[in-house]
Amino acid sequence: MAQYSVELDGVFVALADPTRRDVIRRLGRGPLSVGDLAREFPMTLPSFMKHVRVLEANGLIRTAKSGRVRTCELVRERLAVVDGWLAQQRRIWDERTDRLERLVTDTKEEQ
Amino acid sequence: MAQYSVELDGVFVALADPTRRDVIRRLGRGPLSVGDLAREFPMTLPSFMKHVRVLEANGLIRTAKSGRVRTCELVRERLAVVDGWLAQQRRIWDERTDRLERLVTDTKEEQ
DNA sequence: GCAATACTTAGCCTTATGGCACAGTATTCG
DNA sequence: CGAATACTGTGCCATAAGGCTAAGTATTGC
Repeated sequence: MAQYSVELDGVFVALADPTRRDVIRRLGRGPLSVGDLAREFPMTLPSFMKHVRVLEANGLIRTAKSGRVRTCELVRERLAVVDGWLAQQRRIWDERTDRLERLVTDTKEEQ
Repeated sequence: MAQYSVELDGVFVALADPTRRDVIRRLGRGPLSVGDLAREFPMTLPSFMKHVRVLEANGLIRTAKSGRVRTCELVRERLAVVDGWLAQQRRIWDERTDRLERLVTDTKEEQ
């Protein structure tokens, strides 16, 4: 059954929203406060905060509050989860290709 | 504003569901009929078909009906969309690292 | 200290998602 | 041809997602 992974699922769900992907992109250039980030999106602060929380809950960003300002920072390593999934998928493909090649070889030998 | 991409969005949304990721995994080993695929998941056929349609609508699989059987096949290249996004993200990080290094160098020279 | 700033909390609303049952259609098998 | 098979279509339902307003709290600047 579905080799379910909460980690994998959380990360993909977080990345499935364009606002959240964009936050990740912006944070790629360096940390920013919630306010500075929010200013660039066409939605209210409370709505935006939900996205921030989703990103943090799934380990894609880290935030810290200093005074009244909360600063967001990217957790780069976290995207490795996606890399890992892609790599696994490609391993499966390669195995299949190997099997197919063996089949072709064996079939040729039989002729 | 949010450099929105329907392609990117569709692919990530499709990958955000564990059932659909699992379908991709299974199809990695080779094409399968809807029935054969569905049998492995704890849900009814109509429910399962929705996932198949989402995957097809977003270009991750291709399906074809022959007789009464619909066969599903993976579109491997489609995952390149994810690779592309990851690569872009890393380009941004690298640029930042470069800027930081320049900053450090310049600061040292000033001393 | 009082106003402005920067979030936070709470509650509401609409739409999308993922699942279901049930009925229908098209093929295939005996 | 009639039954079994393999989807397909419809409509319903519950929950989750993403947005809003309004009000609250904690800091900071004048």
